[in-house]
Amino acid sequence: MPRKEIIYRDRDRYRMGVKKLRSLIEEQAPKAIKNTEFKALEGRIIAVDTSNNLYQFLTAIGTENGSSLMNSIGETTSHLQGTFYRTIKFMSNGIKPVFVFDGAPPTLKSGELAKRSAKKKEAKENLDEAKETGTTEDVAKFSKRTTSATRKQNEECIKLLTLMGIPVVRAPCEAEAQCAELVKGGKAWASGSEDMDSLAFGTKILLRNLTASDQKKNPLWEFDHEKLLYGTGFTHDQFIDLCILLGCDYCESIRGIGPVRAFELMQKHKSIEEVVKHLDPTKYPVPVPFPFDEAREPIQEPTCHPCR
DNA sequence: CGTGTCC
DNA sequence: TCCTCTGTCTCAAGACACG
DNA sequence: TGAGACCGAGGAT
Repeated sequence: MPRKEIIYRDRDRYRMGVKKLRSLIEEQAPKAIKNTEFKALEGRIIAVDTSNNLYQFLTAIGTENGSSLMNSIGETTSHLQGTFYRTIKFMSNGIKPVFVFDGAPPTLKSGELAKRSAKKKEAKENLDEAKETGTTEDVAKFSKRTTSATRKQNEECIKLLTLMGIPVVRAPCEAEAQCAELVKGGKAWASGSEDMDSLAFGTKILLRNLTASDQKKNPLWEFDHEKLLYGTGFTHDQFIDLCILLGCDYCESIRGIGPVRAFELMQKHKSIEEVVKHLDPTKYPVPVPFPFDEAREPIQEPTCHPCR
């Protein structure tokens, strides 16, 4: 029991803010969100963030028995199947996709990397155990957690898209940042991503659940950056500060400050500097170190190919 | 719409 | 007492055609 | 990996 506590303590401390952001926007700037549909996107150029897509294909397509679809010599083809049909779906709806592939991940803290490899290891152990003693469902479930797209599979998808005449962009770093840059540079109308960080990167429009097959279960949402700022009264830089307070990759957040307090504090004080000045350090001590200023830079000016 | 199939 | 935040668990993750 | 549900601990009122 105590062993488990140690293992789980402080895990997922970073990158928690994104999920809070969705409900925060819904509450504070409801006009920035609207339910839309595929048909409404006809003629639009959309920068599609492909990170996670291959993972979804690999884990969702043909996995009744825990393995993927394969060609005659045993190579996995699920990622190609998924990429192909999704692209067809865009095209037949008159949508012009630009697929943006992830480059190297941004520099993470060593602690973060250690956590990830620990997770991977844990998943592997679970899988091995399931193979020994578990049901086939267990094996399928745990094998999904150990699955990840290989370099080769990424390249295969890029080749497929190129042959289909679909533009592909290789982001030097994070795909969402590159998508936002394409939109800001006028090359695309919207970002298609599941990641709310896209708004912090300044995309004008963010589309979520672009992959939805079932409109009822997974409605397609459109987030409008300008309306978001108008509704909340924030400048873009203030919005970025809010995102940092909610939790980001580059800097720890303040314990006890969640969505509600972070929003109120930013409304009142307009910057993290001022927020910190007005916090009672005995009740809400800031993390040491608390490099929030350094955390702004990779959000305001992320590494990506410039479009302007 | 649920269900099975895609390799 | 109420509100807010944290921690933990759990689950599901595509697209199509056919009936 | 992300999102919803549920819980207990504290500060807020």
